[in-house]
Amino acid sequence: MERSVPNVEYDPDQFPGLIFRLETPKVTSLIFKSGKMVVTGAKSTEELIKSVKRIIKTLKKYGIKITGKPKIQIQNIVASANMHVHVNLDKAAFLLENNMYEPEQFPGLIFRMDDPRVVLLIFSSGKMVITGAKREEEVYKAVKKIFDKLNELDCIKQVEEEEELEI
Amino acid sequence: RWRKWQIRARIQSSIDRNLAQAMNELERIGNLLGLPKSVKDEAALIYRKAVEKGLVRGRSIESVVAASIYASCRRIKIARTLDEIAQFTKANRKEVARCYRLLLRELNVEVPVSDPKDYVTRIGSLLGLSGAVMKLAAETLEKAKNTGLTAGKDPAGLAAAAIYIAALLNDERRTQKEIAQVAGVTEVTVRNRYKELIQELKIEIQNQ
DNA sequence: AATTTACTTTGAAAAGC
DNA sequence: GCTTTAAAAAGTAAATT
Repeated sequence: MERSVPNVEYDPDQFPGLIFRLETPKVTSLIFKSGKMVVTGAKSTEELIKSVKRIIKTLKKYGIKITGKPKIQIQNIVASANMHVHVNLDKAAFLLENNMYEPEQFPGLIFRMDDPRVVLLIFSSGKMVITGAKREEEVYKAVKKIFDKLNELDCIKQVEEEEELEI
Repeated sequence: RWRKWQIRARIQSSIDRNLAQAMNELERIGNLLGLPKSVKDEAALIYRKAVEKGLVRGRSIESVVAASIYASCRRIKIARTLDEIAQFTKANRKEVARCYRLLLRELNVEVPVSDPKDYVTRIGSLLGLSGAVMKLAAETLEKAKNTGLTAGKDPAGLAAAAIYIAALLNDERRTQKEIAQVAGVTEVTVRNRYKELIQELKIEIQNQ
């Protein structure tokens, strides 16, 4: 397959998966000999499904035999959000329970939320990264929850609104 | 009965052997860093907890010792960067940082958020600056903290900039290069923090 | 001194060492 | 544990211009 399909990287000594990139939608897939694959970079579920179909179509075009329909599972959603406030990270680090804040190593406060089970990287600018979610609604729930929590712990300065964006 | 005792004895002896080796390492690194006995003792306590919890398995003794020293410095507020500590081990900063995070998560080691003021004492004394300069730098940092200027920034860089300003105002000028070097940051970082501090705190610096 | 590129952190899966 | 992939956040660093 590494010889029949163009734009492919394959070095089994380095990694057992074959790397195949799609230009549109812009995603990257790791394809394994077991028939399983990992697709990263999709901005939405729709884009992901479209990508999987296009990858399969492309592989078929180059003579790779594929039977049956693919089973797609979302394993991790990475999102960024902006609360449009300033966060007192020192205070938050002191008051929140499962957190780690080490500004000499990373500027964000790392907060592990139990429900939904996600990890948030919170920055003083009010922007953040939410990762580890399997469903989109978990992301929204987590953002709402952390915003309310920071608010009640009085770790927030100059409040405005709350919005979001997904990768 | 006999077998159980034997197993326990074996485990105890392996812990003992590990501890003996670790204490040598701790002493070696601690002395190279010029750390007081209190820090080394605290680090030894942390390391002992780690061994007893089996956290050293699959990791080098040296890395965990280094991580214990870092945690101890943080608890006792003796400013040392991870790089300073890691330079005396075969492991890199990333590996020591990983062990440090493990200690925080798995042991009940509480470490306060690092305070830039702790770096003022170290940088100031390394440069032979007066107590007045260090006091002024600490005050500047306190104001910066209250303004929310320090969040997310490297405390060493903040302290370096505060020292630079305080030394200027006290006629004990040191170059940004000198300060950056002992602080373990680049001149660019010192300059960026410096600009931010004088602008946001409206500090007047007369030329020269 | 400004730009560009690159690394730090987080999460999860894949197959194999 | 490690290897590889992607993307965001903000800080720091190093190499160019």
